This record gives sequence, structure tokens and C-alpha cells, in this order.
Amino acid sequence: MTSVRIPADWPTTEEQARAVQDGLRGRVVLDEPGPPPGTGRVTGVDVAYDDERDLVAAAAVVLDAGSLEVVAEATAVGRISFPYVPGLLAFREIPTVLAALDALPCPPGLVVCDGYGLAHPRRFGLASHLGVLTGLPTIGVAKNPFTFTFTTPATPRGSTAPLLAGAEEVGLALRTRDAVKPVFVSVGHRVTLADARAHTLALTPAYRLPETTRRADALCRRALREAGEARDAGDTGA
DNA sequence: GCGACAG
DNA sequence: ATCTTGTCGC
Repeated sequence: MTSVRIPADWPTTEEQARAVQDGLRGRVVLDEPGPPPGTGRVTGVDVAYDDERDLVAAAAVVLDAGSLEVVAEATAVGRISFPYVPGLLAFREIPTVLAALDALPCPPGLVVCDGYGLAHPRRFGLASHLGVLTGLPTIGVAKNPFTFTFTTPATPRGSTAPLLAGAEEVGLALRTRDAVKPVFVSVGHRVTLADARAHTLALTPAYRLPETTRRADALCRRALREAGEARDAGDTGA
């Protein structure tokens, strides 16, 4: 339903990967309003790893943006194809994420990623990369500030503080719960930062993290566990 | 050179 | 990401 081939020039080395980011960065669209928060569908994607078995599992969970009810979900399992390198997370996660999105029975709508978009050493993080490859509107919601700096937002839910790369504002530290550690929101593709903030708040009625990432996280972990068990049981899949 | 570093 | 028990509190 979101069939996108992995580009033929998918990198093998860190140097190639950085070159790919520099080459695609210009394709990010930052001046579109994106889908109205609270309407349509919102999809969470996440990935889990089993280094021992060289397994990676991705999940995509589609929610109704208004009710936050699960509309559809899909998973994909593969082999780990790229190491974790700060700044190059997309190359580790995107292949399997694309497979999971492709397995969905319906369009994803806005995609919420675990990690960053614009807030990235070369301004082209996972959320931006996934957006450019699929054409879908994307945002990134990360759990920690990575290399960026911020001042503590006020206590109430909804409070923000700029997320800074030096003097450049690359995203927001956003409180999604009163007095609870903030999350870090950045634009991915075809969504404004103000809307990324609104979407994140609409997705956090009860917990610090968006329902999309909570659902996707639980699902990819389960898919990983089941894939590992199947392998241990001698399941060749044939 | 050293340390830090989304997941 | 992942390894991991109990524990304090709403």
C-alpha cells in the first residue's frame, strides 16, 4: 500500500551514507501545512533488534487520529543490514520500515517516527529520509535530546522550549505530561513544526510517548520475539 | 586527541 | 536498541 523500493544506491559504508543524506536533503518539503491534527489517520513505526540472531523487526500501526483506535497494523522481519551510527540511524531502520509500510492494507496518513527529522547533524534524520522516500508527511518524536541543547520547558503539558543546534532552532522540547520529562519533536517532511507539536499533543492523552510509538514499539518487539522463536524451533519458513 | 551521540 | 527486580506512587 506504500510500495517504495529501496534505492539502488543504498549505501554500504558510512561515507556513502552521508553522501546520500547530502544528496537527498534538498528534497525535503518544509512549507506544507500537512494533515490537520486530530483528523484522518496517523501511523507509528518502530524497529527492534536481536543482534544474537541477526534479526530486525519493524512494525507499522495505523490509528484513527481522532479516536486513537487501531485501524490496521503490519510487521516485517529481516536481517540487520547497517550498524548503529549516530547520524545514520535511517540506514539501519528504513529498509525494514518500508517493508512494514508496504504490508499495510491501507494508506498510512501521517507517519510518526521514533527519532529525529530536521534535527540532525546534516538536517536529514530518519523522519525526513522516510518522508522523502515515500512522499508521506512525517514527523519525528525522540525520547532524548541527542546532541542538541534546550532549556527546561514550563511544567504544564503543552509547554515547549526550542531545541537548538548552536543558535539554530531545529525542533522543540515538548512536555506531553505535566512535570514529566519532555519529548523532542522535529519536522520530517511536508509538516510544519507547529503542526508536528499539535499532532504530538493529540497523540499523548495519557502517556509521555505518542500512542503511535507505544503501539508500534509493542508490536515490533512481539514480532521480533516470535521470529526468534520460530527460528529456534527450526522453522525455515518453507 | 577525547568525549558524546536518535535507536 | 538491549541487558534487568524491585519499588514508590497515583
